[in-house]
Amino acid sequence: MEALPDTPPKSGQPATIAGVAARAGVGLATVSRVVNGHPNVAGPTRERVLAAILELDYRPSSVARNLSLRRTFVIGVVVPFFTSDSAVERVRGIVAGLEASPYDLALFDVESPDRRRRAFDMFGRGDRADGLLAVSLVPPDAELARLEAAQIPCVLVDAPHPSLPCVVSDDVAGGEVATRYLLDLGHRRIAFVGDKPPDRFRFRSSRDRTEGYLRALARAGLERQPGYVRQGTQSRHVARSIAEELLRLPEPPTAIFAASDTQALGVLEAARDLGIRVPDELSVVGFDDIEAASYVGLTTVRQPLFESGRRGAELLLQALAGEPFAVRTETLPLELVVRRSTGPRKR
Amino acid sequence: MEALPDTPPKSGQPATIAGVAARAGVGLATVSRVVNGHPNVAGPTRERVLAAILELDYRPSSVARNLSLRRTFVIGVVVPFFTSDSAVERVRGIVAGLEASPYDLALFDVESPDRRRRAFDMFGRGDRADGLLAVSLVPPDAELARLEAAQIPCVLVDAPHPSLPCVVSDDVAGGEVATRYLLDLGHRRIAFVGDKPPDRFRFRSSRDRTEGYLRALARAGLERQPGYVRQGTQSRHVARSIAEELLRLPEPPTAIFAASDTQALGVLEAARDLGIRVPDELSVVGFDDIEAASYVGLTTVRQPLFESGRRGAELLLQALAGEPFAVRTETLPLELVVRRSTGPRKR
DNA sequence: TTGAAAGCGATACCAG
DNA sequence: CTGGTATCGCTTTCAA
Repeated sequence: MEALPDTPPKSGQPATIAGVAARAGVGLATVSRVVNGHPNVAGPTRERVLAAILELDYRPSSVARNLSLRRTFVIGVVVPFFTSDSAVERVRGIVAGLEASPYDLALFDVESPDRRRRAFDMFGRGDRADGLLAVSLVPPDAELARLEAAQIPCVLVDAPHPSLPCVVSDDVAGGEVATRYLLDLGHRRIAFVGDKPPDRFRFRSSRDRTEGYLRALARAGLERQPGYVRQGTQSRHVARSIAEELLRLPEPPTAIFAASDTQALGVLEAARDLGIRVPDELSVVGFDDIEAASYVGLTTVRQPLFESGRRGAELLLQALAGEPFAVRTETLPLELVVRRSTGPRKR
Repeated sequence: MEALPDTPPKSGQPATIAGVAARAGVGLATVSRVVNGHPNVAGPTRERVLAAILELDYRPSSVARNLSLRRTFVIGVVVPFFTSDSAVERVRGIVAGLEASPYDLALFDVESPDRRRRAFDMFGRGDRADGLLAVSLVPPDAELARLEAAQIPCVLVDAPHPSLPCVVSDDVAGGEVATRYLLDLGHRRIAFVGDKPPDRFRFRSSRDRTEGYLRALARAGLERQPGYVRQGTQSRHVARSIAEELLRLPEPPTAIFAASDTQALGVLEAARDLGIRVPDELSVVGFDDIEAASYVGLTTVRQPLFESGRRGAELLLQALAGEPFAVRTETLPLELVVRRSTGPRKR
């Protein structure tokens, strides 16, 4: 194979299809055919065009191409990216899922409702991306209507929606499993540390986990103890101070279930600060199974974060390939991973 | 302010500038002027156009706009994204730096030389992005030449280059500081756990930190001990097994300096597995100060990861704004953060 | 202040 | 097989 020149032959503006055509002494259309691998081009002609392309270091303008084709070959990913480690892991999965495809990825970080609006606004035109992947947030119907009008397929990861394909895990069940495990260990005073209530479009998962927690308690015939359900942000530090309050209660919990591993780390930290031994005096369960969890020996509910992203990408790719768009919710399995942060109630 | 309709009025294709013009009974150019806020449009005319825009739920096609303007308003970020936590943190900084700008961000993940080539290839055309930010890797000259020809400004974060603006930290100095600290604590048998040698384009930092380590030893008049400098991948697990070997040596080190916090965590884990107490029997120093470091009490060399990204974005934005492109290397400060993983040599 | 028309750089249909 | 040419949707002279 011929090596590309180390440096573009001419400076100045990049070569266009017209330049190549002129150079090769053929028409525009022929160059286009060669570039796109169409069959109907005579051998020698093709050779000449190829040579011209090489000499001019020509590469097609993707913008022009997009305008003409009405496709962009990019997939937009809208995600509250910097809020949590789990989002990063999901994006990793998405990248992996897109790896072998011709699609590139445009990341759009969404931290506020305003940013979210902007995101769907820009993708809603249909000329920014061919498809959309929304992570951990559900687009408002007004924005969905626009996507639909623009014929942009959209799949949700870690968020539910009745009329879109979704990849989720059963957070309610996860919360219940974690809590029941604690109950089985003999714990009765079990507290919960989660996120603030969702602001209409995201972080529904924490709420669902709370529900699972409450359900498990109810099934065990336990009353919900006032003051045992606390809410803060995703940050470790906030979770830590919440946990400190909890542990200083006249009747402190003997176990704490946190809605995420990040928050569980904050709980562990609080325990350490207060000289409370884990798991002897306090059991802690997290959620997600992020990297740090295995390191510190945190018992947690593992969620296939990476896989959720990969699968979401896969579904979108199928839709883009024209396969029937199955509007259904796929629920990925959860798994309780028992490590060193939990043990039987001792007092 | 008039509320946007909840749902686009007509289904079918999105409105174009021609549609708006027709609807408002004006020429294309006038609509364009209104959209772009040009001054020379009569009040009533503007009103009519605005009304038409609202009714049709018109929004300009960015592709067409790009083609015409020859700008994309996107900034490409090329980064070995999923290799390390530190890369994520840098990207966070970049996003923050771009927040207030009109630029969007296209992320391109690069894990292999091949992917890297593809990345620079696609951005090299100049129609994908207006500017480029490369993190932790230095683009080969052939690719740089193309960027230059296409007039795409490029700034490097965490990578050095003589002819590009760069934001780096002094890894050699950092390695030296860490090692000297260990020496000052009385340690003499100090091992190093780092990355494999860089593959010509990235991960230079680990090598530089090694150099700092060796320099500190040399300045202290210590011989480099064979078998004390080990290399693996960025992963915690690999670092752990390397550390285990080290600690099983007939003459094991009393301190280990790891080229990253992730690797340092692996070292701590190895110590724990072998029942070696930290810091009493083994001191450990990392590099980066990632989130988990403070959690586990790891002594480390803090690097302003977030800030490096933010600053890189700032420099690029300046270049894009036409300000003189200062080709110089900015070195961000490092800081030794002492926590619980280090202590005086006891034996 | 406004409109007509010429690009921007491809694709693809339609003749030849 | 191959070459014109219309088209994609917008910006921007250039005249009116």
